[in-house]
Amino acid sequence: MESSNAASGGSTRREATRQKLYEAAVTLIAEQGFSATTVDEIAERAGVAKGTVYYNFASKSVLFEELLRHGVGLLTASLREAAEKTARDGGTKVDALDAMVRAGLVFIDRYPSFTQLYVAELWRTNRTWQSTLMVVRQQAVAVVEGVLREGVESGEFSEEIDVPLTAAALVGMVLVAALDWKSFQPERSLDDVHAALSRLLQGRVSGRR
Amino acid sequence: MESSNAASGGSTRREATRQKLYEAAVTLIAEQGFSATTVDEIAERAGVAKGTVYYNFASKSVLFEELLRHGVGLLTASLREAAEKTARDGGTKVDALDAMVRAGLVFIDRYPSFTQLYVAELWRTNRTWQSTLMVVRQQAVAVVEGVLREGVESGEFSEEIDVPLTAAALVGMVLVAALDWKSFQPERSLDDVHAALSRLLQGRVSGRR
DNA sequence: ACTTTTGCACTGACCAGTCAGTTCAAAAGA
DNA sequence: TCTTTTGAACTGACTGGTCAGTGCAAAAGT
Repeated sequence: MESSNAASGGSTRREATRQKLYEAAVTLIAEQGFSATTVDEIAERAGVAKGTVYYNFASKSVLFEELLRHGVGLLTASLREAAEKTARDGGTKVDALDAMVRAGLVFIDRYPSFTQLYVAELWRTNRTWQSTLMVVRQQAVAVVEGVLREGVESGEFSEEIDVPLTAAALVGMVLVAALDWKSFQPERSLDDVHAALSRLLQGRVSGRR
Repeated sequence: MESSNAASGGSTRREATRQKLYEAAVTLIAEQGFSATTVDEIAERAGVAKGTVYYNFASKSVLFEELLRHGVGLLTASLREAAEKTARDGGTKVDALDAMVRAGLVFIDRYPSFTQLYVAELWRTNRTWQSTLMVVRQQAVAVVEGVLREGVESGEFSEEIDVPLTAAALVGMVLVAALDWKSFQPERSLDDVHAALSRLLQGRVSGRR
């Protein structure tokens, strides 16, 4: 095949179809789960024929795996950029963490379905796409771990913090707060949610005022 | 007839069968998801015939819903007890939160599959058991919110904290950290994990030493 | 004592429907 | 011309749910 699909974008007809299929699949799978979502549904939602799905993807699972890679790629890039920008601007590591919290919220705000689907699948075992999921998870968490480690090295963070566990806890904090926000209080603003999480992140919960 | 159905617990044959079905279903659904898990599998794992499943539960969904209620009931009781004990012992609200974090970890340590399954389903929409899930979620989160609110009233916590959102974030912190622990570093001790989360909870991340 | 009845709990073969994946000739793009 | 999409028919495996029947222990009958 090797279609003339150049570097970045993806402007071929095929790429557009794949994008439509991603979008259809992501919402359906987020709502119903992978197994409960049929290929017929995905095709219908995307406005293409079933045969097209199989022309573009080897199987339902492969479509899903590529969707995962695609989505987490976006998130990771966004987190990395937030951290780097803070560094360039001479911010502290706490500032970097805070910027990443915001980047995470922005991502979830834009792609709530993807987030939902990702969380639902992440801790499952014995699934064919398990390895894909692991790789992709590590990419995202590594960005947070990196900032924490740098903070420890520079003395900004205590040497006693447990980097991987703290990173997981921070990710969880943002993830669950954001999903709750989207699910149960969708009218609230991103800034509002961000402010609440910042407070928690900086330990400004205890103590009056 | 009036079967000699004893008083409290569940010593009848039926209750024992239901328990076996819960246990079989919880691990299978945690691993594979609801739709990907067949009733035949559940029956086989529980060591009963398929018909028995339908003798005890109206449908696969009903089995799942009752399982959810059962599990979250255990969690809620445990959280409440942790908070109350701290209060009796004259601890602060931060102590109560910390005790609840531990209670959460103990629960997840004991029932990792249930936790997994719960997280995977919580933010889905358009599912038949959605309402059950909401009720059950509220029960658990309410305990955390209660402690936060009391802390605000007593002046221990800032009046500016966003109670529902902070509660969600705290739950997320524990949930994700614990699932990561169980999935990727199962050899670590509960105390170890608890210590790391305590540090984060009390804002002792920043600052050396 | 011992026979019969009752009905709960359970069984497992069976059925009707569903779904992933295939095939392919023809149409639409580019 | 060469690539991509269409759309409908088809297959074969699998699944939720059903149901007539079994086993058995306690209750009733004698």
